[in-house]
Amino acid sequence: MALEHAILVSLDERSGSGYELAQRFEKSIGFFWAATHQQIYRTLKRMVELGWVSRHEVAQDGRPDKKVYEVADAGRAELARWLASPSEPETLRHDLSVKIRGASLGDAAALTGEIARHRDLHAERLDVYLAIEKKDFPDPSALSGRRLHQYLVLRGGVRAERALVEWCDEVLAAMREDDRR
Amino acid sequence: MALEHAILVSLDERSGSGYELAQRFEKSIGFFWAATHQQIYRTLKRMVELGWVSRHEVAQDGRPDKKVYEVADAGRAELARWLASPSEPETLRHDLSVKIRGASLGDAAALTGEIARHRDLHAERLDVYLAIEKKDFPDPSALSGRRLHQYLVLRGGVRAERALVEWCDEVLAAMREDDRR
DNA sequence: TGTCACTATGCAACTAGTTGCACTGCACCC
DNA sequence: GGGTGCAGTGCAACTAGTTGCATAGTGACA
Repeated sequence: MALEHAILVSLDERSGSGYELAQRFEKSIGFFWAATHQQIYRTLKRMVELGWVSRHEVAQDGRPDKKVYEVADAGRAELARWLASPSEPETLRHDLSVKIRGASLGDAAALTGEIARHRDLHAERLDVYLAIEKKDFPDPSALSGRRLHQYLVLRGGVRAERALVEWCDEVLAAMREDDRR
Repeated sequence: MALEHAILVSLDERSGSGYELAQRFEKSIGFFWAATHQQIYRTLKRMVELGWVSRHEVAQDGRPDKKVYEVADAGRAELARWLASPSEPETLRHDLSVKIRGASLGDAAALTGEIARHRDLHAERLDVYLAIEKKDFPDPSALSGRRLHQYLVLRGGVRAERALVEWCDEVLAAMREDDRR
């Protein structure tokens, strides 16, 4: 239900086309809300029908024309309504944990390899986040408003990825130790 | 796709009825894989058709009869296959982060209240996990095999919830500070 | 002139999860 | 005998997300 709202937040930061939104969902806002371009186009269509966003065609030269979306008053109202409403924490579904819990029923070596792969993947993401933090937010104490909020969300990513890396390391160490015995 | 596999792991630990499984998905295995009883019954039906589990009726006295499910050979094979196959990290969708990023577009006080609520919720979960850790795994270094794997998954929960609590605290502090200015 | 790569938009079919409801069995208590 | 509450099983409709495909415009380069 929140894809609409994520799009509203992103469009409010800066109006853009479906294509541009899809790109943002590959990074920045995509770090905490996943969406494919198919989903985005479909949702934008619905949002126009609801009157949450307005659309106008923009001719470009050197590249195909595009349709730019902008948040409408009804969209801003909906966003305010949603922001004030309570939301439940995401229901968790963590593949890797299921696999670890079932580890004794399969190939242990393959699984530790898989855990190591996840570890590296999370470490990579962590590096990306830390690089953004360093580059875009060198002086956090000076931040306020919108910029502060962006920074705080990024901090959530940093903390989450760091926790995951550390957990993978703990799991790997314990499973290898168990293996040796 | 992994609900089948989570059920296989759980049934392998101990055979049980749909109802019993649904209860396990309220705790233990449910801490990292969410599922409702409707989903579980539907999936069990499919798994019987696939030959992954077998089912037999068990008469009870003092309570209604039940249908107990047990992992079949084909189920064990499927589990081994799945354990050896790579899996992508879950796509993230974090409501609260979207809300924080859009904070300037709504009622700031309501949002900080919401963040505080989430903070408490995560703190509560953390306490639950820590209590289980203390009670069921008093001596982690002595663990091995299945028990070790259960412990390691629990550790993931502890780390995740702790990271969330700390992040909420960071967000609350920063937003309140920003408010005062 | 062809093809590659990127910009740009979209439909359709499928899969997985959510929500609301419905029903039976049985113990316990008033 | 009637209500409450837990045990136990399930269907149906809906919503959200995934996957595979289709198509067009434009610049760069061989």
